[in-house]
Amino acid sequence: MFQQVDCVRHDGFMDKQPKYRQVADALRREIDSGVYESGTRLPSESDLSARFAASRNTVRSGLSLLVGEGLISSSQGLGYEVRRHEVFELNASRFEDLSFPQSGDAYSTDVTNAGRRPHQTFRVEMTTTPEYIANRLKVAAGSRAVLRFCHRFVDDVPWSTQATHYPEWLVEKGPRLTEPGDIAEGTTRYLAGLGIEQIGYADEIAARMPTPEEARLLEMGPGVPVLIWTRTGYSQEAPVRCTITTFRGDLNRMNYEIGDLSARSENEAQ
Amino acid sequence: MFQQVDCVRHDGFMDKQPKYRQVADALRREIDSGVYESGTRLPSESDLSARFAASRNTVRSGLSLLVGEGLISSSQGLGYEVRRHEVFELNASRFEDLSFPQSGDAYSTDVTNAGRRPHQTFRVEMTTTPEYIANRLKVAAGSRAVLRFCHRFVDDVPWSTQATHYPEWLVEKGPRLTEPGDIAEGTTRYLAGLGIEQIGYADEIAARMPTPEEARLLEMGPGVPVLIWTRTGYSQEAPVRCTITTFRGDLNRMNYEIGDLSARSENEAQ
DNA sequence: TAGTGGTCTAGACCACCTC
DNA sequence: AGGTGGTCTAGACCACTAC
Repeated sequence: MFQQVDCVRHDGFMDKQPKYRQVADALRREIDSGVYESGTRLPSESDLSARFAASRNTVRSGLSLLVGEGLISSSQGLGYEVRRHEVFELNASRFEDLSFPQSGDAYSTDVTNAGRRPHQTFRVEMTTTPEYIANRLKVAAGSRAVLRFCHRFVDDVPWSTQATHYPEWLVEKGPRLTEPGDIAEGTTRYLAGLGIEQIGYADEIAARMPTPEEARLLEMGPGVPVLIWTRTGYSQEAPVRCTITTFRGDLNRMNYEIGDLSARSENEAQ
Repeated sequence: MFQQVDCVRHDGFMDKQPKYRQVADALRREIDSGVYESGTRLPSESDLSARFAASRNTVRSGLSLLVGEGLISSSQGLGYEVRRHEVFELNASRFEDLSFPQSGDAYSTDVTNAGRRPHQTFRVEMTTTPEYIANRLKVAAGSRAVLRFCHRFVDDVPWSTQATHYPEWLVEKGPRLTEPGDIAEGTTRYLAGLGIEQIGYADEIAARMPTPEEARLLEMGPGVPVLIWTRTGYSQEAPVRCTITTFRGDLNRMNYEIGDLSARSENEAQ
């Protein structure tokens, strides 16, 4: 049953929490302790309103806190549901390994190996380079570039978007970069066949809340951040591409392996 | 001036946006286009209420959307302010380079080099290993471990928390791991001196909304995610430590360098 | 003291889902 | 039809900041 629990500050004074926080704290505790399990429904707003002796609006404030924490989600007509957490791991340090042959691209391979069904849509554009990209490709901001855009799904759930920019000078050497639609052997492999091999990557990883556009493309509700992964690929002479991948933060984790990990595989841990 | 702008869906139908979304969209557009710059104040709720012909509560709903996106923040008695964005970059692929001598630890060095003032508090505990850590250290869940916890600040702004677990068998070889307070030469260097050298790392990076406890420690307002960086360090024989670092997502970016990046430094880009 | 955001209420109506 | 959440209002009082 609900208890009116105030917080004791470290200086010993009682700190009265507002009612909507008490509601959120109580429900969060119950979710954490398994009273409401993943995927199950919470009581309705009016039930909670009665239980906490608060107006419906106050209960809604509390619930919206939990939504903002990514703990629960709501749908009209259905109610509030405890979010499930299922993550897909992506090994970024061997993502573009060309040493073993693969039919499709690295993404499809990874997803299929995990027993999931990949799906993607492609778009190719000629654009002018925004400053963020231009700095990384070492070209003038506003110069022309090819943008290959990819929207990826796993089991029909939107998973990530990927935008790769190639500088104009590279497109002259590899004209197929402007082809709409997928390049069967993968663009990295195609470029390698032309003598342009990527021998180094600079990766940058950041997290933030999605823009409305990102939330729309990835069908993300509130309380879920995005992981932004920027990879700049270098040949011996110059940067040759810059890829910005936007992941749903609740569904993805990135892994890097550095150095000698021979001690890892001896005894397979979960 | 405010215009009533509804959205045109791709199927051609008009989609009436609720009023609080119109408020959020209008303000977001104005922030993006520079009408309100970083660090400046927005008009008050009652001003906006008049401008949009909406009740104060409706305006608040719109503003709370923008707060949830991390675009603005509010403080009682002051008003709403457009968030500043200033990121600290952390190079994770050379974070623990032991090849050049350093007086303090890698963190202090990095921060000082950036012209900022580092500060940290330490705590050492004997704990039982939670499952997540135990899997990575290849020890039984619930077995004993040393936890070295570190709370880090930059210019007195809470920056990150770091919790490193060492398995019990390692502590017997390196008893100073249980010393409260910092180990001057760094724990990695101390262990290397005992013949336990970390020759490989497995890194995992995830993003999510902070728990209330994390939000408290890092003084994060709503709309800011955390970056969770889990690094497991391996010696030739076995995993020797597991470090979980929790960063404020709005202040940090992680970088990895992979392979040959000699083409990068030729012409320094910003 | 005046102005700001923070909390809370009671009630209205709408949109969506299930039966 | 009945229950769920989504939107919106009008007004009250409180807590904090500035002057």
